[in-house]
Amino acid sequence: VVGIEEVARRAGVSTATVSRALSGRGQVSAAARARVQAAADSLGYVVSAAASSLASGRTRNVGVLVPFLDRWFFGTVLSGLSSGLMRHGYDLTLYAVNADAAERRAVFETFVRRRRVDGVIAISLKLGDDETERLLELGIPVIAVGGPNPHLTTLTVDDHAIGRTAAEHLLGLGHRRIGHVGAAPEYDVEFRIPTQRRQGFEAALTDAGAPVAADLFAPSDFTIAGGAHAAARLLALPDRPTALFAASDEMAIGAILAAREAGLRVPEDLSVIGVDGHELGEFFGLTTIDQHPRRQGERAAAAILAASEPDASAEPAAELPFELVVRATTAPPAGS
Amino acid sequence: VVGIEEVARRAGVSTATVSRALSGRGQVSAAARARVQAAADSLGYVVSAAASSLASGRTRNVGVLVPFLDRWFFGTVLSGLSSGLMRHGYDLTLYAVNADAAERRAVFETFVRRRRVDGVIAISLKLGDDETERLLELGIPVIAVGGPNPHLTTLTVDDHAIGRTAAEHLLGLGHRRIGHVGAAPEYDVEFRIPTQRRQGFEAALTDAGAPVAADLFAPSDFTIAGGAHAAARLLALPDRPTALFAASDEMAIGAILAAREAGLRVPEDLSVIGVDGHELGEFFGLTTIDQHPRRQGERAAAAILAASEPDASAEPAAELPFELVVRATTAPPAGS
DNA sequence: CTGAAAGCGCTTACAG
DNA sequence: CTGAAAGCGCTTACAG
Repeated sequence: VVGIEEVARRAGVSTATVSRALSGRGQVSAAARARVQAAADSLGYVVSAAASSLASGRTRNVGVLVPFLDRWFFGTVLSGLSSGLMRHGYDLTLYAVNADAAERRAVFETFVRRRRVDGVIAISLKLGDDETERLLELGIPVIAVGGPNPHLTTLTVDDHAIGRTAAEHLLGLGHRRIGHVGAAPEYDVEFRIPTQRRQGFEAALTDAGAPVAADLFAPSDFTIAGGAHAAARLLALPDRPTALFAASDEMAIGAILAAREAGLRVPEDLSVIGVDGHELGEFFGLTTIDQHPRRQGERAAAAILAASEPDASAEPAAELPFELVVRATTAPPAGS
Repeated sequence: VVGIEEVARRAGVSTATVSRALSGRGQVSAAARARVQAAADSLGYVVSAAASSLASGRTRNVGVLVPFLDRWFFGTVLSGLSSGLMRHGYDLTLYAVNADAAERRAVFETFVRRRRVDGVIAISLKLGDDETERLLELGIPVIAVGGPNPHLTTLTVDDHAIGRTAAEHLLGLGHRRIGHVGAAPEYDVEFRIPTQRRQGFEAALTDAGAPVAADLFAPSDFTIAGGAHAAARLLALPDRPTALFAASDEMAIGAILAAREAGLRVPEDLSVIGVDGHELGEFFGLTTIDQHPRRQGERAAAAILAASEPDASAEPAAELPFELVVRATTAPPAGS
């Protein structure tokens, strides 16, 4: 492999000048810069990450913590993150923070502390105080995406407003008896997000004088199968709801399938609205609140880069956009 | 942050001994080892990745190349990979190789050449000869998962056998007119996999004297929506097939939905079999050929670690297991 | 089994 | 704008 020495020799300059020319830091004459670039290109020289990091203290790498790798939402955020980082020449080192306590500890006590990264992005993770503390001790920028975290810079959608928007859409269509498929408390460990969506949803119902009954809430995991089971329970109610708000699109799709299974037509007999902007939503004609997950990843990348560069200027806006997308699964209730 | 110097001082040994004790390389007395460990623990010392890499040439990091981050299959392989690597103290640096030619070039010409990783795993990527060459030049182990690659060590299922197994299952039930939802040529850029599945499938049909008609093949992308559209086309045929083999579970699920849409019962009017072992398969009662994607990731992790360690002994078996899982979407055809 | 010291391949004050 | 040289924080022959 070719080193900086060789590039310097070929370009007829010192290694210091090569370093400056290639990194863009410090003054280099246009002529020298051109010769260095040409030499580097022809030799296929790429700066060694380890040597550069050790000497400069910058790694050009960011650590990303995710709770799940096999769910569409996280994969989509991750792909936005990856492309946002790559565009700026940054690498992405991935840490799956799973339920296993020992492995989880290892991530915070060891993996993340190897000084391999210039910044950390935690996606939809509910961090313990000690974990937050470990991250902050790193002395590098830390950004949490999704879910409020009082101790960290946070990039998040207003989940309360999402819940409210969903409720208001259904109320506006004339629905009064509206069920909710949300997270079971056990599944809320990773997020506080579903709880907020539920609260926003219920606040809107209350404001409108619509019922917020315990039996209209069906807890579930965040999968299609879970959503289907939860929805089936609500649809079996003697006085079944005319509309359902699911806290994710996958659960909403499950609800649609459950409705079909129960012989109900969507939206004639049952309206369904979800949250996320899942790619499958279009196929099902699902009305949803799109939170643009890919863009969330891109925004997170931009935010961590801004925080990492010394010339960090504009504090990135902390609020992420969402958008009601009305398709074919919501309509006025049958009687109206 | 605490460095090796401080640990050495506290343990009353040289930094050389600290390094040896912590890394497990070289001889260290039990007593010294214990003192070093205690000192390191109490100080919360973690070896600097950059310094260690630069000095030793080992990074304890592996690079993973994936074509998609937002698809279940890749996310699942990735999670197996992540846990397999983490268990051995390795980091995982992720490179999304997307369709954009310039970005793709950058991955092979720059990102992967920073000497940040000890090995590379390429998942279901159809690599150009030049790309393969770039990877090989790195002088580190490279493993391809999925899809045969004559130039690389490959970990792969026998996709031809998968196609044959699917066909034989349907033939065994008495089906003769069997449709196939597979990859459109355009979508085969990333894989050669679907083509092999199709060939195995067709070979079995031919062996059994069943028809292999061009109009029984519906090309598609690998999504539920795509599978549904492709299946709908086959089901609209005047002489429609009694069974469908989809090259992925997501397409198979799409086919099930399309059948319902067309007023056909599964499996009474149409049998459907997929490939993957997708988590949604259980919900739909889908008969499938499970290729254990999570285990593929774990196997790939084990293989790259084995190849990286100098004491690499057992060459890992190159063939990945698959398994026919019969559930409720396949049955004998109506007439039989 | 242990330590002193060279060296890994860069970056960056410092002096010019 | 440029170069000589120190230094980043480890690891590993080498000598004992």
